[in-house]
Amino acid sequence: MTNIDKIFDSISSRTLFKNKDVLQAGYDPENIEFRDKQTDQVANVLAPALMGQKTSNLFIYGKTGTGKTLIVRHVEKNLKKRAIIDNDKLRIEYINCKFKKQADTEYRLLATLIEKLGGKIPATGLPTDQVYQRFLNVLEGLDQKVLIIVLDEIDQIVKKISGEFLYNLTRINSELPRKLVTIVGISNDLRFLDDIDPRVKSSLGEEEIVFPPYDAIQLKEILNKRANEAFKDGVVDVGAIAKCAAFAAREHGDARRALDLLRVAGEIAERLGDKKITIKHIDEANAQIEKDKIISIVETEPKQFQAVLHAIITLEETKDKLKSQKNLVEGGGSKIFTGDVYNVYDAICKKIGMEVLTQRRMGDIIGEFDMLGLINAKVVSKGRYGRTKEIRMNIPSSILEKTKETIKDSLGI
DNA sequence: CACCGTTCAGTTGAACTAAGCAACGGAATTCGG
DNA sequence: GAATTCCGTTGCTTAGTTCAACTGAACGGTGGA
Repeated sequence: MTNIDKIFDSISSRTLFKNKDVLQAGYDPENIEFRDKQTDQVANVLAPALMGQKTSNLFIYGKTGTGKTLIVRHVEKNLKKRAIIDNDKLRIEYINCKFKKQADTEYRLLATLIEKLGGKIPATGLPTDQVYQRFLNVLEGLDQKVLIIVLDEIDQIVKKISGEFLYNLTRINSELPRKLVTIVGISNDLRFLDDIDPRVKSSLGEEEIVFPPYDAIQLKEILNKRANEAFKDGVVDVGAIAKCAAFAAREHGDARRALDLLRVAGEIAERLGDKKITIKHIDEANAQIEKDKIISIVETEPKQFQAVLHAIITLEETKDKLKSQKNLVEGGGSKIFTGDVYNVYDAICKKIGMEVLTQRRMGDIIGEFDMLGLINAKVVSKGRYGRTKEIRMNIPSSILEKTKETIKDSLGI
């Protein structure tokens, strides 16, 4: 018997999972714990759609992993089920604004919307108001009378482009008397509606639902339940679940993270050939997830962005070196400023024969990294020595090396 | 010492440019009769 | 002569550039105690 056969043979006996899907991101459980009230609220608001009636626009707040998306999709699924029985009057489309190419301008948002509704739209070349017009046409041609548009992570686009387009969106109803369009906005940012046009605010936020974070006890219960379904009996250590919950509770009660943690821990334990999932695996999973997240962000970023990040990392490293060499007592150490980053970035670009962007543009890129949470950039005034952005690395040092490698590979240094 | 104008090094907003694309309309080509 | 293809023009988006106004506290000079 070959080695490979052995591996294949042992796979079934070795696996710890009973049903891994339960821990996967898209999984929709039968009943959702601790969210009955919110589920009812969402369902209540959207229910008139089944009768072909106008529903209020809905706005949902809550930190990541508090079940917003899950609940909306859950209600959506049930609505759809009913809608088919009741003669198909209803259509729901879900768009996650986080994905760059899907919706980072008004044009693209409308374009993806049109495509989802079965229309065709070129990637560029049309004026936005014409795209809007087409969107209305597609809408007009739709069989269903009621359309619910779910915009997940809506704060992301509004931050990028003004909230103007939301206003247009909320006005669709007056332009298409024969259709009923409802916007459901989902936002992680609790203060999001504060700095938005009051007109939009009032029409978009006709109904508001807040999702509070889960506390550690709730998380534990959720985890227990899912773990029972996902793993074979007695595989998960009691301490492991507690640890998982504790980790996630620290991250403002992020249940999705807790479930990810559990799943990855299971995968790690499986790979190591361990029979049980213990605290040790959870720790490892935590590091792994963090790493994967950052690496995948870095990988998908354009080359110019990578070069800038590389410059920042390089500076961070030399800064550390200086600090340990001199063995200075004062805390904080030397800071990284925009000008320094630009110099290093410039050198990198020239070295690999890449176009050098202007400092203006690089400033924006730094701003985007800040948004992504990879770095922390703060505008500080250094008095007579001008003002600049003070940049701090937000990537854990354990992952820094790997991140750098990734960028180097991608840039071909 | 307190006060105040100066100054620096970017920040930030707006206008602008180049590259890529779509739509439109007229010119050129094709084609069947 | 009609249909089809081709081509140039216009006008759009997007990413990035250029220009210029703006910023805010430390510096350093001044005057007053």
